[in-house]
Amino acid sequence: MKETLNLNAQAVLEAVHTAPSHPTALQIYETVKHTRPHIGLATVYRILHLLVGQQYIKELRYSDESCRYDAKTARHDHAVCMACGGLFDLPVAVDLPHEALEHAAQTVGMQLASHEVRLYGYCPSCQQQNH
Amino acid sequence: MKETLNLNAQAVLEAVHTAPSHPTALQIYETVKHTRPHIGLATVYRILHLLVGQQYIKELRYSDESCRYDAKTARHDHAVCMACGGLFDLPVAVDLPHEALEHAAQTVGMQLASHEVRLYGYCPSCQQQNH
DNA sequence: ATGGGTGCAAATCCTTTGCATCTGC
DNA sequence: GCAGATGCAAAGGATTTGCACCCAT
Repeated sequence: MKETLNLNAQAVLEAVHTAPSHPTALQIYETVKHTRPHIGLATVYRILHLLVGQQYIKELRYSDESCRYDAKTARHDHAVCMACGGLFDLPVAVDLPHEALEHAAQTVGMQLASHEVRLYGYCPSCQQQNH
Repeated sequence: MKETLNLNAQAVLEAVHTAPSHPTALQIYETVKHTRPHIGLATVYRILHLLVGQQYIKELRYSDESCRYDAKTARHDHAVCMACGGLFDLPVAVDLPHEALEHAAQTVGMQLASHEVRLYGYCPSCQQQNH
């Protein structure tokens, strides 16, 4: 299914994997330029779409900022800070009975493929600031 | 807490409420122009932010399209069609034990305020097309 | 020589902002 | 007359596209 990636694509994929959290296209571009100085931002975008299409990575969208990318393709949940907008991976899945999901999906006739839980609240550093 | 809304703001709020699903700013603008022909798109955006800030409505972001608005401010869950990108409100909340949420929130030190479940799958009409 | 991949710049889309004007008080 | 709201047009930021070029086949 997955085809071989050329050098640019490998560099982009590695940048997503090594990024501290969920990088934007621009951050990825800056990182990739270290190893591939000639690469253009448009190419980074083209490769990101390719990688998403082939399920190497996932695309994330939240708050009003730009699109972010996630190297963790396995199903997992997120927490969003309502103060700083930060997005955090939850290390453990929220325990959710499968029947409850199926039941909810059936109410709108949806054929269920996956799901995600998003927690909203205040992250540790934002809690301190407003103590 | 909530202040009185002027005529433009009332028209925008009503447009969000009467829209079939989750309208974009542009769709709201088109609707509002029927009753307030002089209104500008910038004003619609300004009012939408105001209404979000005062919790009259909620802002939604998903897929790669533009921002959408939701008249339903009470907590509820959504289903996203992976084929057509459609977003559907779930009429019933996904049954999720509160302890599970709190536990998940604690793993990242987050002070929990709210949450949302997102189901991903295929909506009825998209199921038919790919039968 | 051919085709896919690429860099660059221009274009596009959504959203925000600057500013002069208008409105109600 | 003032403060806040507004319309318009221009600016801004993220992403996409057009196109000529380059490289490996």
